[in-house]
Amino acid sequence: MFTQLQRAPLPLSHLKTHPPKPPYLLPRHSLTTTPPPPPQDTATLAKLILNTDPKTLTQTHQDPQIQWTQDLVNKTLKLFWNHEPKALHFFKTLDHHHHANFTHSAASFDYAIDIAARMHDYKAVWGLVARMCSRHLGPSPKTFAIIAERFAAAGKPNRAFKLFMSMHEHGCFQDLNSFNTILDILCKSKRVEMAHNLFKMLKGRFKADCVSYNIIANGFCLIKRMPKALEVLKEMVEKGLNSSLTTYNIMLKGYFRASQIKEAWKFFLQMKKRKCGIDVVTYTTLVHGFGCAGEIKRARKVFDEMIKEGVLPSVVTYNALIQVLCKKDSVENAVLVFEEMVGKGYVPNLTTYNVLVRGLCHTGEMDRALEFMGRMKDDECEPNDQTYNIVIHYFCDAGEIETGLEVFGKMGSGVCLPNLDTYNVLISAMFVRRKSNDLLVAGKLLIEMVERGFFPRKFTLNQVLNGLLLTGNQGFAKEILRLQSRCGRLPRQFKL
DNA sequence: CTAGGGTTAG
Repeated sequence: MFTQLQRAPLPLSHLKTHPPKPPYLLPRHSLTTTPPPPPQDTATLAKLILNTDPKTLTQTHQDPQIQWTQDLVNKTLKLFWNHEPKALHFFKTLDHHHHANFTHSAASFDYAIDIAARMHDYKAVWGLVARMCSRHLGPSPKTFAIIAERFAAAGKPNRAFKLFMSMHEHGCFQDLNSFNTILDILCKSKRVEMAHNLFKMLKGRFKADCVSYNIIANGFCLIKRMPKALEVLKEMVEKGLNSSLTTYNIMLKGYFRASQIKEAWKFFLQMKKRKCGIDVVTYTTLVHGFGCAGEIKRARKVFDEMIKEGVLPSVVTYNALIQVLCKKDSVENAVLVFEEMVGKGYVPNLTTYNVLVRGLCHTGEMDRALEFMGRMKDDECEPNDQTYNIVIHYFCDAGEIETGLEVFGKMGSGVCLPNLDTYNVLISAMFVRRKSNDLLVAGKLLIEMVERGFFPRKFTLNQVLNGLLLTGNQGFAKEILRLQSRCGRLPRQFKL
């Protein structure tokens, strides 16, 4: 079952180097003869669109100051990831009123389709697919993967499957790749039995390869059914297909997930014995697996061993170690490892910072959390909504509501916008001090979130309402009541 | 986006 595998030595891609991009990777406008437009400030743009009435958004699009490029449109769509109605409206108006020199890219269409599918607005999804088709931009297999994934996530795996079976009607033929993709989508949404049945039914037609088998085995690992995973792999070998290092790494991770630590270690020793070319993924799995099981010493031992064996840790390996140190050891040690990785020339990424910031917040070291948050820009990774939510959450928990609000204020002006969680965390924090002014703030936040297309839970709404009535803010409460009638009607009232 | 390693707040 074990085969000899050779891995190329790790390139130095983890080191702090920013090589110049080849010309074909630069944004389109830099290749044209016209001078490049002034750099667009996405944050300013976001504010503009957020605060613009949908009816006058057209004027924003036609503003000669803004040079729309496909890159800028994608960035803006990304920024509005949590503001689905705004994002779609932005996409559509720009599409209707486009200048002769601008059309959406296939990637933007895929993005818009993803957003519409996330809202369960399937009418919009198919409208976009049709428009994409008429522009000869797709739909591509990727487009179908996106829609299928949203179906699966919405608890409609059958529709995901049917979509796959009808792809050819949209000019996109099924092949082994798309077959593997649909299997993976079903497995990742924990519909492993269904994926397995589909696999058994169609493996002959699509000539299932070792990737297909790996996907199904991984699916059984995800639901902690290791015997089933082994069974699938046994069949693969019987079919004459070779298992690869990926196969073994899948199984190794599966044992840890199923809390079978002893079996995981035994399996790893087997891998070593059979010389199947243990790599950085194998070691990262071990570090994370042992760490999560509370075996910090063994996690560190593995980490030291990999370096001795000539396998360089990656940023992901460091992230795994830092995370488990935060959870099961001490934040102090996690910070030491962080400084060590930086000293070696690694560039921490968003996950590194989020893990560490969370760890620091958790032990109440808010100042240091903020300090690390400030360091993020130096490594070209801006804090994202998760980073902000963590910090805001812990400030509020610690009773430092003002600081929480202050951090929230920074969020709106940056390249990351508050999401539903942000509002929920802040609004619930407005009730702990029993100050009447806090309730006014809660009311304001509630109105703002609804204006931005988020839907407060009934509980939140009633909580704010009652609070305002009890503190004698009848007028404000009335305003909220008007909102309530709008919210009650239907979840996405900004339908386009 | 054809498969394996890191984030989601107790």
